[in-house]
Amino acid sequence: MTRSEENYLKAIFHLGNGEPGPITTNAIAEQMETKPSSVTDMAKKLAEKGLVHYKKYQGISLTDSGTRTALSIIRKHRLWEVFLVKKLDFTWDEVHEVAEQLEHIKSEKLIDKIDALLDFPKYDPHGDPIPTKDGKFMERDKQLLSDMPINTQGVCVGVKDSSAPFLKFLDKNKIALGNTIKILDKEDFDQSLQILMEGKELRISHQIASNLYVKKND
Amino acid sequence: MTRSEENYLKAIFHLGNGEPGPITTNAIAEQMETKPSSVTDMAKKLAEKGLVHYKKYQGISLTDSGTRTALSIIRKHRLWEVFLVKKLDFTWDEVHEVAEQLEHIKSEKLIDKIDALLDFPKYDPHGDPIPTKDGKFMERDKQLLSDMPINTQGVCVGVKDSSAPFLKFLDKNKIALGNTIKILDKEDFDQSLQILMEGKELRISHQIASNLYVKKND
DNA sequence: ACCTATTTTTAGTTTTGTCTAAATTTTAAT
DNA sequence: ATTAAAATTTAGACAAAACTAAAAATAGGT
Ligand SMILES: [Mn+2]
Ligand SMILES: [Mn+2]
Ligand SMILES: [Mn+2]
Ligand SMILES: [Mn+2]
Repeated sequence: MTRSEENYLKAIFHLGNGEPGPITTNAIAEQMETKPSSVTDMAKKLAEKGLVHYKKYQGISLTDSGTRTALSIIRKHRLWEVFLVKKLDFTWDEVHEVAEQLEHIKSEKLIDKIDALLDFPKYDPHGDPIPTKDGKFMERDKQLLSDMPINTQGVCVGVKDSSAPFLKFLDKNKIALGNTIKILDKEDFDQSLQILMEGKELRISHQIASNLYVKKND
Repeated sequence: MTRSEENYLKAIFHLGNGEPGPITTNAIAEQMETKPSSVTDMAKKLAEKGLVHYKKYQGISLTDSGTRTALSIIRKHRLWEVFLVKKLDFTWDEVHEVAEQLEHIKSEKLIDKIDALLDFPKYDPHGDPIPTKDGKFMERDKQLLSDMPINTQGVCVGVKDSSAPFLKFLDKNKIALGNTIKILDKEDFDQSLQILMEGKELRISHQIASNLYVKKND
């Protein structure tokens, strides 16, 4: 399995997660920042290896084997992210780039030991679930802050956009995962929110609210 | 800097360490388990980038820039080896293969944090010195066990051959770095040694003695 | 000095992963 | 049903890193 193949599988998984049915060539090309013709080439190679289903003009989807492989890469990516934050004091906006490299290290023992060292974490620094060794993947019960009605209370559990600029913005505004949150008011005009976070009142734009995941209190 | 370029620089450094003057094409090819013609191709590319001195038929040697780069790869390799042993309970015969991959991860911050986490170790699990961030490299005062006269005492500080089979053999015979050692007798016939290690007497073949480094007690 | 064995380089190919430009298929609108 | 636009695939090219086979240079022995 080459690094490039692994990156394609991961991209296809992420694009397919949620959406059923096959993924388009163009979507993969955009995600991978490459050209559609390159995607077609790779689709053939991955199909040859039994990792994707591919019929000309019909889009691409992962086989069971492809899904397993993608999950193992994602598992490694997210475990390394946790490692960087918990053990090496990286901030959550710094880890992704390095994890993109570390996820391709080939050593079953290495990642299992990292997993144990971290005490088998369930979520990465961005709130994304870490697949188990055998590919079990549990998505947390969560919803976008922007989709929640007034007066609901909950806890921040994840980000949809995990780009460095967004994460740094959250840091600057003291918005962190684990924070308690209550929606006080919604502004009809710009859909901005008045919220109570960890006891402090603040106003949040729709742009932000639609990229923050919250778990409702039961 | 590609992975392949980094591996060539490392190989050239190791071959040149000790020997002065340029390294031959064939020596590099053998070290890298590749063909001499491939080495010639790479020599041109590295010379182009100012990393090696190369004149046709005259051999190859590292420039200052090439040496710095090689040392930074070696630093990463050895720090990762220490990490694997100290933090993840790898054995010293397992770490090299994984470190060969980890040494190519590109993140200055990552390796500095690993260095700090390990409390700035000076030597790797095989007794090899870890270059400092600024490329300082101190070889320890040591000599091969096979070169030491009868009755000298010392401490095991390194291995010359760090292949897995040799290391496993040492484990099996309870020979570890840090162990005290005293040479009791040398057999003229096969140059085997009778030694006292950590209080226990044992016999060691020349083959073994010529791959174990010892620091003489002062 | 000459010849030969060895070393090294060159020339031409291969594989992987990418690209551009052109051709083809699908889709969506009239 | 036609046709235009968009998506996708094909064909041909390229760069990196390797290889084989052949040519060239060097080194050693007489
Ligand atoms: Mn990430
Ligand atoms: Mn993440
Ligand atoms: Mn090593
Ligand atoms: Mn080592």
